[in-house]
Amino acid sequence: MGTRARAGNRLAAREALAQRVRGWAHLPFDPARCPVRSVLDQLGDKWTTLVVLVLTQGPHRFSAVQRAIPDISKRMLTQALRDLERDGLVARQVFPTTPPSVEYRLTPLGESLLEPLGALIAWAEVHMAGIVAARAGFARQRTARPAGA
Amino acid sequence: MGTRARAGNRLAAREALAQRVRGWAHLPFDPARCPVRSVLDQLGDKWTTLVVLVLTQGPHRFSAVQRAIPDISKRMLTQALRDLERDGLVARQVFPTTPPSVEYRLTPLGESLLEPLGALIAWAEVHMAGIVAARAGFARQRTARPAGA
DNA sequence: CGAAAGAGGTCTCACGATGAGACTAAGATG
DNA sequence: CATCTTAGTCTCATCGTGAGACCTCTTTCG
Repeated sequence: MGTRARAGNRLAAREALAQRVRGWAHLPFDPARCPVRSVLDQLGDKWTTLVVLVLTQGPHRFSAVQRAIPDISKRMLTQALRDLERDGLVARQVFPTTPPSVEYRLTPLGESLLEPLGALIAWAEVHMAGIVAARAGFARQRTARPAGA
Repeated sequence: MGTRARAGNRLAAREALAQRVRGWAHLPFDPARCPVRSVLDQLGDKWTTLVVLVLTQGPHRFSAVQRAIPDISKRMLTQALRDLERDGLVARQVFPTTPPSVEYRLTPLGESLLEPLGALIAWAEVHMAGIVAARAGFARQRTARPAGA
């Protein structure tokens, strides 16, 4: 695929999104029923996505996930896993050993999320430098301004 | 592109993500410095993404954005716009009229986000039905269980 | 025998973020 | 002179979040 074709794809993707958004205008505005909000709220849960990323590495037990994300509390981890289970993205399997052990793994639905999620993460890594630069510039503006004008 | 090739791409995308995650293992675990968290926290802000979606429709004034997202408060809208501006995704232009008017538009960086964001939204719309079904099943399980066992 | 550990949670409490809504400036309009 | 406009900011009550104690059951160690 040449540069020209790729640029075309990018434009097409943008226009497709814009049209999609335009299509929503007809719908009654009901935040609770909006799939996009549903999904983004979930991913924005600060932890859910991290958990999904850990599970890309294969099934994990509760404590293994916690080790992989040191700064999550048990409470939040439980909740993130429950939410993912509720939405059918993660499967929970209990082994009746003592002490009991529980294994979490991505379902096919959960795995299907990896594709768009990967795109987003790739974007984040590529553009991180630009964002950091923008932040620095913004901070400079803000600190320089108050005295002036 | 045939079905087979597309399936291959999907697998490749998943494996690529898994490898990317594996690569992070070497890094010192520093949540504050993680681009992925940075970006996802931002998008998960509940409002930021919605604002970006509104701006796909072209430049908007403050109040126009608010009309497009009725259930956002001024405070939160201001914050979302400021964050986006800070990160260089949105440009803010003030017209010194009275009363003043301010226009917000996506920057090229902001537009570059539309591609992966579009992928995520497409995923959300496609799989929403599955998620709703999973939720219903989960609720049934939970309500049925307490009496039993 | 008693103590501690280890898994997977739940519960409580304090704190920070969030939303509602009043308030501001500065001019145009009735 | 009162009122309307836009784009915010400010305060306060509420809500969600995170930290960490506590729980159950059994095995293992001293």
